[in-house]
Amino acid sequence: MNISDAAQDSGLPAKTIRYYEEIGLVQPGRLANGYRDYNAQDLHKLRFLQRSRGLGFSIEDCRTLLSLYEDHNRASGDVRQIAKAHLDDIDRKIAELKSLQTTLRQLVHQCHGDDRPECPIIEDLARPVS
Amino acid sequence: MNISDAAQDSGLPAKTIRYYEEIGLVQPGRLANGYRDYNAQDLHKLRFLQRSRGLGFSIEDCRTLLSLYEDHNRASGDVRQIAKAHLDDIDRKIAELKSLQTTLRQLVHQCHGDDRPECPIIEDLARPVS
DNA sequence: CTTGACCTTCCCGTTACTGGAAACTCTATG
DNA sequence: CATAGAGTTTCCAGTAACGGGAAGGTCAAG
Repeated sequence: MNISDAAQDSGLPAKTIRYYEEIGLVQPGRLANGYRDYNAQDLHKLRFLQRSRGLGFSIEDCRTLLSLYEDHNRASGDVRQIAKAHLDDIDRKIAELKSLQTTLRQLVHQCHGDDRPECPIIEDLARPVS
Repeated sequence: MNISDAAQDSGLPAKTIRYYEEIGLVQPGRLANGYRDYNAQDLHKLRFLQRSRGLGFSIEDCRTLLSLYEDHNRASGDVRQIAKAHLDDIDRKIAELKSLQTTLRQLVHQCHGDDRPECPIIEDLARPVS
């Protein structure tokens, strides 16, 4: 199966699939003409990567998850640990963003947003460092 | 005032301050020896940038905000529009992260996380593309 | 045989810095 | 006055995860 079909099947752009090969995630065979040739296992991996990346795992996490996926003697604890760390990371990011959201909402709310120069937003940004 | 004092005053690393100069955000004068020399206006701008970046505005947004900050004939509507767009962006990011959070929480919850290979997380990642 | 749709590699650009090297300047101390 | 250490300068490379685009080879249809 060539790269555009693999892209179709996995939901990943061909560019991304080539990149994954470059960094050693999925290395398909080659046909005589030099074209990449994806077999069933390659396609499984690509789908796995599409899903893992879609859940926000880093490429390095994906690399580890992929090796655990292929290791039938894996310990589920290893998988869980990675997922838990990622979840904690997401929790932290949400908390940060919510904090920004609260501040920005207030500022946007306070600003008239008209033709006049008076602006609570600018005033906040320009406030002395606390 | 030299760069390390400006860093101290603004809360920005000296490296970052040099970078801001390189991209044309804050361009201080120079002393005879070539050292950067920050005046009061430069310091105001650096503090403004530290605060804007802290609220998650992009560098390009910061550039625009900085010019509005210095434009005493600005329309507060212009400022508000930038802040509102950024807020909308944050809202979207929070929604995305919350969705991931929900999925990951379930998966982490379902996984025993022991020495056995059975793992709902891996199974989910390996599921056929819907 | 040509055209158009593939495929290949290669290199640059993205965001907002951070780390580090080599070299210069300043200040304090002996 | 010499020197050591701290601070400064510029420049270059690397980060994460691709995306865009160029130059050129390949394949199938008409």
